[in-house]
Amino acid sequence: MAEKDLKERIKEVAVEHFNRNGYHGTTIRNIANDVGCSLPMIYYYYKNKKELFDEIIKKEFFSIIKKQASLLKTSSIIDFYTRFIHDLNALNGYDKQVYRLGIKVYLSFDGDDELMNLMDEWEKTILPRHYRILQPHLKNTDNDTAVVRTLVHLLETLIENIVVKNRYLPEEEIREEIAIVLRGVDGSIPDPQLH
Amino acid sequence: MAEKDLKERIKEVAVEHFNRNGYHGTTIRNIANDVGCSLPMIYYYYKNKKELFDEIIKKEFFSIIKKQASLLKTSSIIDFYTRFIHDLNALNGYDKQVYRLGIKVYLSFDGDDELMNLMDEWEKTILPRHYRILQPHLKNTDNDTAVVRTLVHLLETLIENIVVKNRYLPEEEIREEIAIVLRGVDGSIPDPQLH
DNA sequence: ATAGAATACTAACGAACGTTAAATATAAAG
DNA sequence: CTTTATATTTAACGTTCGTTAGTATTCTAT
Repeated sequence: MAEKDLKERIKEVAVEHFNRNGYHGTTIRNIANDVGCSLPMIYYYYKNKKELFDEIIKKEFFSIIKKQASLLKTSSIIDFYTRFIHDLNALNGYDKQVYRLGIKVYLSFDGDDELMNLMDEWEKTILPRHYRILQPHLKNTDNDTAVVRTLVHLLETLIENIVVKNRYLPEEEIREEIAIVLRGVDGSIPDPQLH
Repeated sequence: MAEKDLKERIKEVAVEHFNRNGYHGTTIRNIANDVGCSLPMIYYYYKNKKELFDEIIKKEFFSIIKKQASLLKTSSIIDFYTRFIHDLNALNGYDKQVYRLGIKVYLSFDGDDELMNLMDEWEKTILPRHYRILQPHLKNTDNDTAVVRTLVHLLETLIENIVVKNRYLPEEEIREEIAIVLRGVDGSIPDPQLH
């Protein structure tokens, strides 16, 4: 056995390669090279290339977004969402790359139909979940659903900036944008820093 | 010469393949097969695989987004942005796929460093351009730049939904979301279709 | 009609791919 | 000190890749 767990190290290097070169651009030989082991060792731990890719998405990616979804709620709803996004900045390199790879599959830029369907099912749960979070604060006007939809859309871009483009987003900028969308929503301090 | 222009047909098929399988997953043989020509014909018109990919991004993609950026302005600023996004729905299949491929490169999911740098430069022009468009309507409050930034972020997600995920976004939904972000901005007819 | 250019194809090259068989080293158990 | 199971390697397999040399066909203009 090597210094650390070889199976884990393979997966870590694989994530980098799948991210940088895509599924087809990634070769088992390159992974083995970067890990520092021989080529067949990868087949010793994983049945084939696809199983290695699938394990990253099915196990690692979904465990990250579930962990993120079960975060503590803070006082104000804007604080909650600001933190929800800002915490992504602090994700370690491996988790961030897994997240990035998941988004790649989510946008059907990689992976296969099976993984895409998994993503579609997960996507259907997004809007209802945030609607449930926001419902106590909504004012029952006729554009409530539009506000939730806009917020989710904004969150998507913010996540992409941090995770995909690997940028650091300052907490203040995140808060500003969320506050703009949630302006007028209860608990967000009505018309926040304007008056 | 074939029925249509063979060089163009190759490019059209190539866009589909690059989109579906990524750069490395796309093979010259598969393209030639789908075009219905022999393999070396692709090398007759394009120096190699990379030049084919580059031409799609450098010529086709940027011509699409420049055409889109030079669209007519309509009366209200919300109408303008609503139309800006909604028109993407009507993009023909080829243009939409080129756009999609461009976003893939923009998110550094495909392409190489050279194309990425091209995208970075283009990205730097986005915020100033929209700030210039919105400036006459902004109220000079201290969160003007945040509003512009939020709008651009929202636009990105909307574009992705239409172009990448290939969904149809109804004009009404687009307008609602843009109006939420631009609420309070001059020329947006304050609290638009709500009262 | 025919020469020359443009367009197209057949066949093959070397390299790299995913994957596996077989052999070897290492560690644990008796 | 064997025996056995686990961990790791060398070497090779068949396939497919990007690319090109060489040759045939079709078009164009004289």
